[in-house]
Amino acid sequence: MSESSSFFEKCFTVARQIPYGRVTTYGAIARYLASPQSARAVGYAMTASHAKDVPAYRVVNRIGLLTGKHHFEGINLMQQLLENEGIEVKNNQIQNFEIVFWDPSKEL
DNA sequence: TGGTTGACTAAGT
DNA sequence: CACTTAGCCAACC
Repeated sequence: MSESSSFFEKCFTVARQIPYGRVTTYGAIARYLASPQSARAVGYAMTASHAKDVPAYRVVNRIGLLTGKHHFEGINLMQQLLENEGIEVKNNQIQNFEIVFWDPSKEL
């Protein structure tokens, strides 16, 4: 098909739709891809997204925790990028997560 | 083909 | 309230 050759590409495409100053979760992306149980696969896809133009730092786990921060160059890079967009992060935890949360299933 | 891994999530203890 | 267990899925070896 023309849209994507793998599950990864679909994850990348959705991640690129995340608006500035917003974040989403692995589960939300998985659900948007009609595979709500594939959250782990989404996270796995994010691992391979570092070489792509994908704002993976806008993707966190369901409680707004920066579980993937260790995959960035600096242990604080992920948080720095989020704060740069006006998102408040405290102890790897996104503050006001419910407010900055962006659900592709509802918004897209 | 089959087993292991992982940036997940929900439920149980 | 923090840790553990179990389920599910896609990529990798």
